[in-house]
Amino acid sequence: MPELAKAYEPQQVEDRLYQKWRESGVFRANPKSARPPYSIVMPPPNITGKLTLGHVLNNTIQDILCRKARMEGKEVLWLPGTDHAGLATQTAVEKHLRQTEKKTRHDFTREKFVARVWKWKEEFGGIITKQLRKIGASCDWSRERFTLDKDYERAVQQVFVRLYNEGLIYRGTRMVNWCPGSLTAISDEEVIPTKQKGFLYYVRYELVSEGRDGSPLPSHSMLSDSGDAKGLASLPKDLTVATTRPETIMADVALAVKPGGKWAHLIGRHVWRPLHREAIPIIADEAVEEGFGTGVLKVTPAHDKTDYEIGRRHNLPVIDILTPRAKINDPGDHDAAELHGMDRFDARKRSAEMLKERGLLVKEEPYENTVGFSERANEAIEPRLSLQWFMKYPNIPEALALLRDGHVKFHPEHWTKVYEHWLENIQDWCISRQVWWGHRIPVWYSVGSRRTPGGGLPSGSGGPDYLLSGSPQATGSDQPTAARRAAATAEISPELVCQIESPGPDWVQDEDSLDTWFSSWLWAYETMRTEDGTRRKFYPTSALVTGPDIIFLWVARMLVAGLHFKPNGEKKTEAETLEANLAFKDVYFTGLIRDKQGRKLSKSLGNSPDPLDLIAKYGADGLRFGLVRIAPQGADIRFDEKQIEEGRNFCNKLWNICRFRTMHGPIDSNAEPWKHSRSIFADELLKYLHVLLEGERSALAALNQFNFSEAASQLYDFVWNDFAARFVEAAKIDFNQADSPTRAGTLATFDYVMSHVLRLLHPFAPFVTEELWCDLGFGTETIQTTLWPTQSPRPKTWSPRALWVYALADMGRQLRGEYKIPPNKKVPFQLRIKFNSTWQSDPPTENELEVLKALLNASDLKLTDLPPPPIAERNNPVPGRLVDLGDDPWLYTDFMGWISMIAIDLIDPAVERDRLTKELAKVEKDLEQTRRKLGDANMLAKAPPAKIEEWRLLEISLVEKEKSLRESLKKLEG
RNA sequence: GCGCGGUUAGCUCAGUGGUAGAGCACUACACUGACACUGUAGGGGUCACAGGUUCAAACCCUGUACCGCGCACCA
Repeated sequence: MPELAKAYEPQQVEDRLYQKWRESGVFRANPKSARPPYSIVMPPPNITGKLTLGHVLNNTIQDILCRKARMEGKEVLWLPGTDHAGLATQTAVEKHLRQTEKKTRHDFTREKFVARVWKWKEEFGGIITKQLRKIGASCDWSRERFTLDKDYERAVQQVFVRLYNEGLIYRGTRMVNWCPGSLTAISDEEVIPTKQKGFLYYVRYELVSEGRDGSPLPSHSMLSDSGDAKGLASLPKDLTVATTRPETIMADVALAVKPGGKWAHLIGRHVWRPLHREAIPIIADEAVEEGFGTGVLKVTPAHDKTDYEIGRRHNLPVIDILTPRAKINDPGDHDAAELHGMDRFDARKRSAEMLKERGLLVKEEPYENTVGFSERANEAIEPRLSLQWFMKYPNIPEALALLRDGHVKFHPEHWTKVYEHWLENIQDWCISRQVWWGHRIPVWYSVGSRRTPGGGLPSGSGGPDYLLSGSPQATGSDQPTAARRAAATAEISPELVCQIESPGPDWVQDEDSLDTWFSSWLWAYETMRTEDGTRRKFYPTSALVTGPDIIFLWVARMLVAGLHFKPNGEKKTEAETLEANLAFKDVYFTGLIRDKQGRKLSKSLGNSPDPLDLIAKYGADGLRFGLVRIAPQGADIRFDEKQIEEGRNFCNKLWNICRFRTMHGPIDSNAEPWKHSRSIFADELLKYLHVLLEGERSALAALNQFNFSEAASQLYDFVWNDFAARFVEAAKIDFNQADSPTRAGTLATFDYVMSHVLRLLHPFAPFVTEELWCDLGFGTETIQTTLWPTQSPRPKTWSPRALWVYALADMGRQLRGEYKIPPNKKVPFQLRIKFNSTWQSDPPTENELEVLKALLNASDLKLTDLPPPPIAERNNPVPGRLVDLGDDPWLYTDFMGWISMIAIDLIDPAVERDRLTKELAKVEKDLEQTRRKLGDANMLAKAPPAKIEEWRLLEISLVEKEKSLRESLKKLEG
């Protein structure tokens, strides 16, 4: 047997073992296998990504599931891959090009740029998958996929065509979330609501004096306004509107008030728009809430979603005054012309100033509201009217039923509500992106009818030149307002066909690409090939492990995709079809990892430790185990490096237990402790192993219920306390005595339990367990092909005597502590056997006494005469109870009768008195509390009898303890 | 505004009706033959707050506060 190093050194082990595993092919899934399938698709990290702690946690959990399944005899497919991450990657590559070549993507043609991204991908894109190997991820790398693989791309386009033909995908001009930074639309789910401090501006809109015919006077007559207002004195001269966005005033087309509200009498009249002065009507709309601001809402259909709806309801024009880059676009000769060309935020300040100058700003007050931000560019989103592609979600009722009927389970369960809420309020999905890197939309326009940039279309997808120009939109350049309105509301329906291949030379493909998630939502099955039977074998997948932040973006959509596209086809019955096409059966949501202060880990904060550094420092197993042990189910994790250190320490503990074992002869890999006579300590450990594996609250049950931290904690406690601290210490007696009758049993127990522990820990800490498994000689190849332990019998002869010994040792050590006797000083102990105990009739064995002696570090351990029967026995108010009670409760309540220090000369009487007094005070307090309870007639009448018995017995033992303490004190004084 | 989590020792978290638990950190002691990535012992908590139910509440109910996360058209 090889001599084990003094400490576990992960660096010596990890790469070698990972190499070994890959070469052995254990990670490879065989679709032809007869074993039951188990499959997980890895949430594909972005190719731009670097490994974060979040990835480590996520993939460790997947690895735990996969390794366990492998040991359970299943055919496991863990399918890895990466995501092309459209905009994110495009942004990253552009940044790279800017830094290295001082170029933007517009210095290239689209084709050239995309080629550069591919090149970049070859160079830097695989980093994260290499890093995953460092943590021991047991994926089938031979099946690694990429969301832009040729066949995957084709599948995505097929899906688009299919949905288009089903009428579920359509093109239209809608309000979308526009990112002025990256110049593309994004979906509702990608908008991050962010609290913003700003101002609420109260702006005065003057009422237009009505002419005789009820029509507003022309705007240039403003100077004579007040004169015409005579006779209308009862009416206000103006309406005040509260707004956070004064820069959009020029796009106002109406004011809205609540129907039947306090301003109802003004409905139908007009006001002067205070910037770019024009008369606009006052309308009534239910969307207005009188409680907010002044109860008057300015209606700006081009720049607000609600306003757009109001505008539609009232047939109002749309005036768009922002360029794609969110600069003011309102050229021409008018009173706010100076704002033209300004950035929206500068324009906000300036427009407020202009209003102030004109006496139209009533007040401004600080205000905090929520503004949507884009994830990638970190820019405030502009609601923008734009021609885009949308998808109507199919199978929503069925998707809702999946969770309700238990076909799919979320862990923790409470995420179900979030899922349901989203599905119940779902809106069409904006799937087109004005991004070059990604899946092209399989739609072709005949050359004559393609969307033309200058055509007056308020679209963001007009093509690169248009987007970049930053010049005012054609919609309004030099034209009068009426023309702007007409242009903005126009819909164009160009001649188009939806198919993958080009219909011919006169056709051009749609410029847009698809939302990255439109490819990800097929990940659960499109990654699996059909030709070799992979999909038939491994789809539906068994589990999905991901963060709750993408529950809509990804999880829900994959379920919908499974329902709609039925990748495994129709089966005989509807129920079977459903089962065969679920994307996954269990979803485990990991928590978010935060730093000590509770902040999210992020690059910009610099609070994100590099997992590779942690691996170098603590080993992959230490990192994995440390992280999993503290990751409570579904809750966020506060990361502290200390916890990883604990993981490392634990691995070292395990290592040293094995190292200790190797010092006492060869391992028996098929050890059967049942065949040998065993010490009570061996049986004690076997009992705990049994408990660890069976029952509702066992580690195994926890693991099966996705409660990884609980399972890890239980294993940790078992190894450290039950195995190392107790059993190993006790085993030393046997190991050091070649002729001990229980020696063989102890060795067998050691080997048997160790083989279980290594297997149980292997999913959590694969490297150290594999290394030990092979070094110790449990197996030659890999621990992953061994059997997963599911049970271990409870020893038939088990008795609590081992517990007593351990408890006695604890007590003796306490005495040492209390008397301030150094742990290395050997002192004589005296053990007194309690009257009526098992040990009286069945005295401790040689081995038991030796163990106790060792644990106490006693120079001598003597059994002494029995003390007189305890007081409780004489005045027992519940006759007969004491005997039923068994023995061990006495152990805990009255240890002074059991063990005492014999070397009186070591004891300082002052210390002793102090100790006894303190103890007495505590006992008296407990006694008082117990007696109060027992004196409560209500309690006696209503509490369950068993509980009352418990209190009574507690009282008896406390009385006895009190008496004994008093006697000791008296003796000390006398 | 609505919904979902959370609030227990300095820290990270267990604990779901019967006198508060673990690990870490801290303090003291010990480099004893597996392990100092160790061992032994110790100090440390009105279980966020207020009501209610109950013989009995950290636990069940109601409300409040604070933290986190979703959702929502509050300009």
